[in-house]
Amino acid sequence: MAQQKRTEARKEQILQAAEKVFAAKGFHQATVSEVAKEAGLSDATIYEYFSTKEELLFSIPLETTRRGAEIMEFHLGYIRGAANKIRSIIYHYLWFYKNHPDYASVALMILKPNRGFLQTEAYDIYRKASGVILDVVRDGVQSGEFRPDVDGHLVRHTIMGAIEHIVVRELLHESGRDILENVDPLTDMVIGGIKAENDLAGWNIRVSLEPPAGDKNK
Amino acid sequence: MAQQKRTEARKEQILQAAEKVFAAKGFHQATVSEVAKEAGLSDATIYEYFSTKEELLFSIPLETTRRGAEIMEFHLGYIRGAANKIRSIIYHYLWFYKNHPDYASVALMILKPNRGFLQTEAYDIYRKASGVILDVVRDGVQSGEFRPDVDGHLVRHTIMGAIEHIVVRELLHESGRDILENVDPLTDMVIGGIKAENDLAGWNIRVSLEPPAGDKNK
Amino acid sequence: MAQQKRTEARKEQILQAAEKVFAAKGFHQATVSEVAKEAGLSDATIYEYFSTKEELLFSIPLETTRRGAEIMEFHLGYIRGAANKIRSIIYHYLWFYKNHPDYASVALMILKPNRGFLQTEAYDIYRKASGVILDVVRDGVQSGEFRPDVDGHLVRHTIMGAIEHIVVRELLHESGRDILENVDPLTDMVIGGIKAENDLAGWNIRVSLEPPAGDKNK
Amino acid sequence: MAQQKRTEARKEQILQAAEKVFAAKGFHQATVSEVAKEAGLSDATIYEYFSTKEELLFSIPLETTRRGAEIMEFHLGYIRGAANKIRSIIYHYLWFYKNHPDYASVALMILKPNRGFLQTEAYDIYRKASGVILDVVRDGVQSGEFRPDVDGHLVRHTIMGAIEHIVVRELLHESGRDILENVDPLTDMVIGGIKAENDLAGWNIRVSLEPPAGDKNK
DNA sequence: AATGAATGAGGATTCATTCAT
DNA sequence: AATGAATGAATCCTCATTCAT
Repeated sequence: MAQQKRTEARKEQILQAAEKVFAAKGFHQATVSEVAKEAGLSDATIYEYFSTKEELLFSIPLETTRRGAEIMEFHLGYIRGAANKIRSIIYHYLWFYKNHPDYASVALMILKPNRGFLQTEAYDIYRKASGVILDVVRDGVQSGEFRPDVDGHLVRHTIMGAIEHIVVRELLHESGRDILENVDPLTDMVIGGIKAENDLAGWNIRVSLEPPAGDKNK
Repeated sequence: MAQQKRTEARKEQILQAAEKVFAAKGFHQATVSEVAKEAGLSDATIYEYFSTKEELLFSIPLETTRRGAEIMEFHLGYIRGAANKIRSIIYHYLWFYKNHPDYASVALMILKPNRGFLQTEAYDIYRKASGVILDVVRDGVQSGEFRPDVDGHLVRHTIMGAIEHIVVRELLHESGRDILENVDPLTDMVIGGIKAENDLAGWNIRVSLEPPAGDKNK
Repeated sequence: MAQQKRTEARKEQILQAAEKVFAAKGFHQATVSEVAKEAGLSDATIYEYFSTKEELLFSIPLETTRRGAEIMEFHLGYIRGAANKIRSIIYHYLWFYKNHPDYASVALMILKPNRGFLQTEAYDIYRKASGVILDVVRDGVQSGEFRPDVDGHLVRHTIMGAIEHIVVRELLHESGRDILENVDPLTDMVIGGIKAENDLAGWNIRVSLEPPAGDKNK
Repeated sequence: MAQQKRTEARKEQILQAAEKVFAAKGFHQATVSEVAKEAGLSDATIYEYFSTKEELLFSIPLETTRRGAEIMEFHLGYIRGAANKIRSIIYHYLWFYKNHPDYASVALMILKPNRGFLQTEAYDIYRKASGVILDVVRDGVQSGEFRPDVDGHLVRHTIMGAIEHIVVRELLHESGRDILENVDPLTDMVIGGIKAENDLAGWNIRVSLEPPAGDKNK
């Protein structure tokens, strides 16, 4: 029991070190020795807890991803309306990546392009988490908040793609801009692209237009 | 002159091989020997044309990216209207990645997460090409087609992010779906998110509504 | 005293495990961990009883060899005649190796080709045991049973060499044959090779031969 | 063609070095670096010619064994009579091992106890070479030179066992004795153990004995 | 222009062994 | 007496790269 805890703590310690080192140098450029040094342990000790450098890599996102997913779900429970939930999701990811830059580096720049990652439990969690978007879109469509022909998968691609693009760009360029500034514009754009035009579908509409009095560009 | 041509041809031959091999195995997993074998040359010959493995990698996208950018620009010249241009850009990228899967693999899964790539000429071309989106958005805003507060950079992030997300997913999962099916939905979503609510700003609008003949649930 | 016994028992337990593991995998291929697991103990405990892996190895044959030598000597006491004793020795070794295959593996395939083994107490016992052959040959020569020019060391080489060759072959090939079948043929061959042709040495011999009545080829 | 030769020469060079180093330190104690140094090459070059340390080991005896077998067969062609051939075989092995002590070390102390060696081409050659004993015994039995019940396999075990025992002992103890001194005694013992008691079966024999004049031992 | 041959540099991994508890 | 945890030391092997021909 105490053993259990100790082992977990040590694993966590190693994972932290690995996350940091991998984020800074990339997976292949980083050496197990560097991770060990960062963790204040010997090389061999790393192998007591992870049988392989790759296993170490794949273990990094597990806990963090799980925790992130929990947080998001927790917050979503408080929020009404599909559009609001979309905003919350966007906010969550940008906020989370912003506050876990090493995790972001590892996840987006090392793991995502790694085929082996697909067979990973962490990938499952990631999928499930971003799958929330599918649910929200479905609900939004059902409630009439969104257009009936909206494709949830495409929405997911768009949101996650935009977020990840933004985050990766920031990681690489370190512009110093606050990526959270993108939350509202991105939300607006996405919602604008999928919301039902009005509630009047099916009504006949007659519109009469009259020219404005003078110049009235805004 | 003939020398020149010969050299270029050989370089091209090597780059094709490298693109194929790197796409299949990843950069670090692939060896120079494998590239040489694929090209039907000896290892040493590779180094006659490229001074390091990394230079070889960074040289892969150059020509292809340039060509792709040219094609896109060429087509855009024929197209009127910011929204239409957006669609054309989306179409172009998806079509291009679809038809150059090895290039897509290398570009999206190897080069993009590689810090060194940023200092590359190919990256410049890529930036310039996707920069067209900025111009189109600016024009669209000016013409009133898009909302005045639209952020071109965000639009670029969103479009490129969505496209790359879609392409990467297909590369990794090989679902067999035609990624071009996403062109219109994505276009609609993006345009929906940024277009001016109407072109009638400043006009007075009077609307009369009548219930439809039959069913009128929303 | 009880302590003493307990310690001895534990040592024996470890040695049994080591013999089994080393026999199965070879000395270098086997790890201390495997021995520990086989013994149901932890790695560290092994080192409470044996200070190095090699000491563990060299300790394996001690008891068994001693016991084997005792048994042989015991039986030899009951046997009359050098030739009979030779047979008894051959029988003993083949029987002993047959019934202790792990010991045979360790002794013949690991220890014998190991230079360090020569400095070992177990090696002393082994030498002394097989040294009995020297005594028997000497006695046989003295009694006239064997030719006066017989070299005891060569007889020992031959007997032990033949036995070990037979045993190793069986260990490696696992033919399933009963190696004890070799006892009599081997004895006959060896005895045939060293026994005095007759007791008439020194007499002049005149021999007159007459062809047999009928067939006389060969 | 010249390439071929060069490659072969280099392989031979490496094998010589490996034989020497392995003989001196044993297989596991020896490192590839040591072999490389002994060969005057770099570690990596070793791997250009042998893909694995073990392959290197198993390649050592190939040529030498083949050559040894050829020599033996060549000489046997000149020799008449099964007994004489037996002597020739014994002489050959002892002579060969005496003059190739490193080969002897590797063959008898490293390869023989190595299970993997059994799957080796060199082992095949070894088996075939020592298989000559079977043929000779068969011929000797047919010609009446040997007893009809002689078991060729046992003879082989005995001869090879004795030889290897003698050689190993000399390798380990370096007594400085000439192992070739064992040729005749060993031959006599073996032949004495298997030869037909006389060629006179069927003849009538009359023997008259007279006491010797002085000392006339044979 | 092309390459066979050689290698330096490095890196993941293993395992016997130690020691505080 | 027993062991969980930690590690130092070592070694095989890979591969990008060089260079004489």
